Amino acid sequence: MSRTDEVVDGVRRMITGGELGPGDRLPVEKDLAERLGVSRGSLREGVRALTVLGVLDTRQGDGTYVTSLDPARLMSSLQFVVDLHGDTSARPFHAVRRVLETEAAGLAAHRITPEALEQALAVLEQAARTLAQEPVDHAAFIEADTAFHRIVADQGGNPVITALVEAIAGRTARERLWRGLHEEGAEARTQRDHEAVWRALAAGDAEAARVRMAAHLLDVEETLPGPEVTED
Amino acid sequence: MSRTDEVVDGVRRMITGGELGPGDRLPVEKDLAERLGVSRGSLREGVRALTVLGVLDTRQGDGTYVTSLDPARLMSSLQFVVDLHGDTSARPFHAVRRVLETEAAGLAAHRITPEALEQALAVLEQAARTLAQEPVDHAAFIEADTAFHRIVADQGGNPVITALVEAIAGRTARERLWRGLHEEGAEARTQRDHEAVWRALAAGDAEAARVRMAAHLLDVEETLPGPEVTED
DNA sequence: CGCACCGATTCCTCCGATGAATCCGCGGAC
DNA sequence: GTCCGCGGATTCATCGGAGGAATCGGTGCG
Repeated sequence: MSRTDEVVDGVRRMITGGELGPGDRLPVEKDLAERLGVSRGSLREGVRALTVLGVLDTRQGDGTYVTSLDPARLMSSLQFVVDLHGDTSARPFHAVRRVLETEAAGLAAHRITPEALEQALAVLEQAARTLAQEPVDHAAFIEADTAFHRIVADQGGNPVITALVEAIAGRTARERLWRGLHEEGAEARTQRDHEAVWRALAAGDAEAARVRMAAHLLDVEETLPGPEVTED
Repeated sequence: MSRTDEVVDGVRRMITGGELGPGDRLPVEKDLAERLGVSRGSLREGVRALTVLGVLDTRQGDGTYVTSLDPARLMSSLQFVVDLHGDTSARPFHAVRRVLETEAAGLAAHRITPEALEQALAVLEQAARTLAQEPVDHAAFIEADTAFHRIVADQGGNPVITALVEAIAGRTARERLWRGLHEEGAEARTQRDHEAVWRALAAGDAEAARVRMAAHLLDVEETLPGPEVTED
């Protein structure tokens, strides 16, 4: 076990043991290094690793703090590794996205707030205006697409689902998706799919929301490269 | 942007740009540090961060290499942050596990190999023998429970699902789960649920496999603390 | 041909020093 | 009394160098 691993494990124990909680401040580098029996260099490597993982947050001139440990923050590192994958593994990732967003849509049907519903409608109207213009501002449509899905995922009420979807269907993955999607009418169909999801959410129909979201994401999935995942 | 972040971003570019691929060896610390314009200390912090993320692998006396970049390896860091969460957020995590494993069970019904089917049966028989003994070896049953779920998740054929389930329902989470599950007959019911899943898989009935797995994991979920997630 | 040895290579760890950012108390202006 | 600016103290950020540990590959012996 390397010195750095000992640092990571030591901090983990301090957190799980209750000595450190979200927002708490760690001892200064010199003291913590001495306590863990490592040099400052090794300590910094371990702290930096935990920073990348979203567990710690260092501020120059201030100190090192434990983050909120929210799923959203802890999953943010996942986005980095997901973006590292090439187009070849886009399909299994998107399948996960589909399953999670479908569940979120079903959950959202029962608990979406009027504000979120109105906000989602505004996004859809904005997207419709974008499509009505010529030439179509593809970047703006992607932005609206992302915003709509984010609202639905978030209204599912499960922060882990929200964070995972954000990581898997983040900016890079989303751009890669639309880049290979130049078939005629794809954006118009996406718009219709979104509107169908919205109506299901507005009606509080969880089953319809699930089906609409699943169908929409399956449509998208079929445009991805890789072997077809035969369902039934 | 800190020097370390520049290192992480630099290596990321080298990978996404095709200069580095899985298994490739990185330049030695001195050269890479000079190329990226940072000191060896900062370089090491960045490399270490990428190591814990499962992107790089350093071997003393040998060199630093890019890993296979398999989803399984890249998601392994997720297990660390999941284990960091207390019992309070176990429910949203388990809901994700339920959704993913349900999907995996449905997929597995159509593509599970005879060998995996037989192996799963052996696990179930072993678990049955464990339950027949008195006193019951709880650790052994947990082991069999983990093995069964792992086989099903793996046979779903989606490596991302497999890796995510492994991270979310890993060793620590699993132990935490069973620790709070002392109600009478819980293990016997789990065994019956598993057998029902197995029969669905053996029959190639995807819908039955989905329902059985979902019901089983919902049963487990209801024993968790936290607000109930009302479904419909 | 097989095996032990040994030097070269590479990462690992430590140490000390300087720079940069932040915080906090102090004093002055109004 | 309140607000503002300033300077010292604190803390993290970065750098450079040195020695140790592990691995690899060539060499020579049996």
